[in-house]
Amino acid sequence: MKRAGLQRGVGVALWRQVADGIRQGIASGLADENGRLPPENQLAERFGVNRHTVRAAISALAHEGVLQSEQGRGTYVRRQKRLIYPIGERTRFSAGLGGQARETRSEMTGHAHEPASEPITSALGLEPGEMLIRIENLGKADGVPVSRSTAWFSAERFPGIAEAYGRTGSITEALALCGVEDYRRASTRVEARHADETDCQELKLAPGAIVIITHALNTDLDGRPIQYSMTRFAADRVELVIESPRAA
Amino acid sequence: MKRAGLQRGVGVALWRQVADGIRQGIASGLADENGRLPPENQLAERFGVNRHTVRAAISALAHEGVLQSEQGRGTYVRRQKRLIYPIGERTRFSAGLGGQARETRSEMTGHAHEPASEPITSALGLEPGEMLIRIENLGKADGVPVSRSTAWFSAERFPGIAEAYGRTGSITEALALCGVEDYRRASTRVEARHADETDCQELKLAPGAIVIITHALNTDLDGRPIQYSMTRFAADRVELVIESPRAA
DNA sequence: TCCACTTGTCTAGATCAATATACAATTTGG
DNA sequence: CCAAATTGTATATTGATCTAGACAAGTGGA
Repeated sequence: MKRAGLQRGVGVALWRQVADGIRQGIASGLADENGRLPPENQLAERFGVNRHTVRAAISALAHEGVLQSEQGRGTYVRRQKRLIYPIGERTRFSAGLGGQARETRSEMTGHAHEPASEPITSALGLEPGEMLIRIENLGKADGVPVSRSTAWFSAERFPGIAEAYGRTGSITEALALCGVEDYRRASTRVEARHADETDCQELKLAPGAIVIITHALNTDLDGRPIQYSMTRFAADRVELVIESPRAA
Repeated sequence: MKRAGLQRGVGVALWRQVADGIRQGIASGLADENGRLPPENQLAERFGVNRHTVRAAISALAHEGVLQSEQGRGTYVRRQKRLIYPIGERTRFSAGLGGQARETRSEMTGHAHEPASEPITSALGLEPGEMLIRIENLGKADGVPVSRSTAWFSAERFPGIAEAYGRTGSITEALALCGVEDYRRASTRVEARHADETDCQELKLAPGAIVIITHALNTDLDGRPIQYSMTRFAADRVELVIESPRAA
């Protein structure tokens, strides 16, 4: 199996394509049982590029913490397992990742009041111009950022939500303080694109990385919209799993 | 708003980052009401690059069919609306896209018998080594390829599935011929990565493009696994919508 | 018609990306 | 210790990418 599919002169450097290829390959048994990668010369031949190009790729992955090279010995995989983020009626950040990481945390990085505009207005069933509270936060697992989410609430219905969230560190608890006993995920839209500058900074991504974006609507148990949120996941650290609940 | 976030020397050419930036910008009102983009000089300043770099980006987008430049007049957006692909208990290709395109088609591009191996074995509840039938197909809307999917069935339970699918052009009908009245989507896993060579060819994507990948398990109404499938969607042509069905 | 604005083309130089070749440094096993 | 295998470093060459500046060519309005 030679010449994995690289493409030249298309704006993506070969070493980056090779890096992506190696990262994918690791998931499908490129490394041996000790986590050792094939030698640079073999990789070069397999990808159909020069050894130095492979070295550039490995160097980038080493910089990301995926690989570690040792002179005379070889190049080894450090770890590599994506978190699984379940999406269903009862999607919640910390609960969802529970067990997969020693510690999950969701920290508020900012909040603001702002008038409602289009995508959110109709989702939450508000009039254009009604005030919203926007909350930005960053989800981490074992200290590594995995998701960046923005949530909008009606300012009229949940005036103290930002403060409550800041104090409790949990949307669920903050909503409980605002009189919402429970809520459910009504719909989720999923898209994917390249990370923008803010994504790269906050999620500590390499440029060119991919983010999976979910747009979600949460309602209370009566079906009234409560929260609209947009979450950007680092695609190389997370995958989403959607469970269709059995008709209960 | 100057200097949108580009990053240099990271393996992704500036012109490609600018192209991605423009594509995103179009979705958030970069073009005016007539679909006209700001002039190249303004774009160059906004992105903090040379006008020639912007021109390379525009040229790439024009080649993709997103933009069209006219000397002396300006650069115009051709259109840009992603199909919405719903995911739920009753996910089916053609039904899901119904109404959004004049014509949707799903054509078989190949099929094979092969022994079961790990991801599929456990999903379908089979023993390693049992024979599977693998079916490859390509989903198109109005002639434009939007998805590429691979489906696996137990060869023992559905010996004639490939032939039935080839004749009917529909998984649902092919399963009906094999005695499965109805089926439901039990779970869906979503990830995203850069398109590989085959993706680029079959889905007619530019290299560096993104594919959203779903891994799905369909079961019959008794909950017995029927089909495991992996589908690659062109992320710039499709977005997924997940509906949590109300407990029925 | 004239002028401002916009896209298209050309040239030249600087930096980055990729190849080719050679050799040094380190580890491992015989 | 020696030899093979492997990663690390150096140098040179070629092509792609990015910048800079100037001007041509088409459009549309005053």
